[in-house]
Amino acid sequence: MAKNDYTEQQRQIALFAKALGHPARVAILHFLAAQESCFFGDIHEVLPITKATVSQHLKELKNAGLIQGEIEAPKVRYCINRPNWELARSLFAEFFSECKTHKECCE
Amino acid sequence: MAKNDYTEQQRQIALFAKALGHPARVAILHFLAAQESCFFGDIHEVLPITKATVSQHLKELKNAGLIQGEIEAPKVRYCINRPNWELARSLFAEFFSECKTHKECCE
DNA sequence: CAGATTGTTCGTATGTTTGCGAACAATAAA
DNA sequence: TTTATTGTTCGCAAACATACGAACAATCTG
Repeated sequence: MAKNDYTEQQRQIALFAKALGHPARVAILHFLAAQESCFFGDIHEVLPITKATVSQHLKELKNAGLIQGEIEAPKVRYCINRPNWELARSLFAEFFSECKTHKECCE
Repeated sequence: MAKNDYTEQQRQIALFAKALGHPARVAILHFLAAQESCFFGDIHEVLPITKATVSQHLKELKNAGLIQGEIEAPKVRYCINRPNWELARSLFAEFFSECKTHKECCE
């Protein structure tokens, strides 16, 4: 057991991944990425959960930096946070890119 | 609030993402992907947690289908599950590929 | 101002995750 | 057979996640 901690990159990947770790949040991001932007109500409409829970999931995605929202009274407009979306994409792409594991290993 | 459930793809992404949602598991996968294969002890050595916890994380990664292990007495050899690794890579790549959100949105 | 609309926050209940030490199992070596 | 090595499993505690209804806040409309 080493004393080494995790790298910043590993932490960041884990953070993004955690945000993606629930189907509702995957669905929200998928829905948002398909549009220029949309309101809370539109998101709520396509999900099988109550508005309180939707709001909570949106909060988590916001905390993870993957989305952002702004009040457009009396509604709230949400959209993808592009810079972090790009960051996440590249981190995951890089993470999955290299795999030296033998094809014959562990059969 | 719709009655629609989540799609299989959304569930699968969430499953993989959940497995990646902890820095220790990210570190394990990163370590494994960099080698042809390795033993439990080698993994344990680079992590700041006890063997019991390492074993638990490996179990989760195995359940998610991202790794596999085989006994090579008295050790246990672990390695990446290539087919699912590829699946995860393509799912994440596809997921992050499209984002129609305006750059000017929500500023 | 009163009421409707739109989301967020609060309180609560239930279940899951993370982590540890201790006990256990299986094999290898003396 | 005894002892050492290597991991897994068990039992527990603390923390976190998920979901809901109810209460709340902020804005618009009549």
